[in-house]
Amino acid sequence: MAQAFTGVHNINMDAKGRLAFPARQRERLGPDSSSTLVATVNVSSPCLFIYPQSAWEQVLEKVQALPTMRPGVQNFQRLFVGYATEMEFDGNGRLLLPSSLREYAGLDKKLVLVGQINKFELWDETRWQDVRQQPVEIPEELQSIAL
Amino acid sequence: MAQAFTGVHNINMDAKGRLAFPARQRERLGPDSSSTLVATVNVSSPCLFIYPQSAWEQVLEKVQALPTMRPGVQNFQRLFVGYATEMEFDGNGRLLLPSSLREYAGLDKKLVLVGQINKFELWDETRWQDVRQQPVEIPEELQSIAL
DNA sequence: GCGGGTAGTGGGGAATTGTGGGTAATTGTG
DNA sequence: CACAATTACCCACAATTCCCCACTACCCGC
Repeated sequence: MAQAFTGVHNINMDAKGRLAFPARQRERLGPDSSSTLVATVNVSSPCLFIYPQSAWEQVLEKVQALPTMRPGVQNFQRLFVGYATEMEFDGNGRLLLPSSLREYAGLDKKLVLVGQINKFELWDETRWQDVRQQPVEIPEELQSIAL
Repeated sequence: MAQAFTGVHNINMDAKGRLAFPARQRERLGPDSSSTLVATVNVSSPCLFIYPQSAWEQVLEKVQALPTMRPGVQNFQRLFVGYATEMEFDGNGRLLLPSSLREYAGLDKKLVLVGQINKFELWDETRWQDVRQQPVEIPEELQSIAL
């Protein structure tokens, strides 16, 4: 893994659906500024995932390996793979989000970009606030590791 | 595999049953713009499959290899193979869908084209919304992998 | 505090893409 | 064989996208 993505950033989307990726995070994607990203939906939360191309390919392999005919799997693949869209930065370091993805995540003007190790999550600010204020229940898996 | 098809696109079908395939997706089908596609029905969902010719041939081989006398198999083959129709783009990059397929999938004016790796799914917009809004239950297999 | 540089924002306009018919060709039917 | 209906092809207009440039805001060093 190249470098883990972390950090929470407030960013704005303009009227054309373009969003300025924070410069610092852009550098982490690779010294070459012209890297390709893949955005798709998080099927279990109203937000988007944004992967660097290479990370996406790894995830896609895992997803393809799932038993397609199992109930639930097909639905998941349909959304997760279906919404996946390649994106590149424009000359000003901005990404153009497809309208279908904007709609899915209810993205308005004010967004929040959250680093998540191998990917980013992108939230509409209001929904992010909702999630942030909900109490975190500690799952069992967490109780067995030291932080 | 040449390139995985992904992305969700809203497209319109005109009064003549022609639908404008998004230019970007058309390019992925092959640099040669005059490629042949095969459309057929998805027997387990009210939508159509659209394959590039080469992918269709691979699928057809597998379908032919099925044990025809097994209950259900014949029914499946009858629909899946029976509805399959070759299509080509007109000069403007549009496809003309046979009315039998339009009818099967309940296609009206507003459609949704969904990339699914080796093929596309084509939905009527209202039915797509239904599917999308159903809660995705995360199958067991998925709970054990990291995305 | 001033200046230089980088980052973020906004918008204009060219090029591409999508849409709607009109007309010719072809097919099917009586 | 003639006619009607459908299909295929073509052209022109409308809409959208993309690319580029210019401006503002902010940060940093001097």
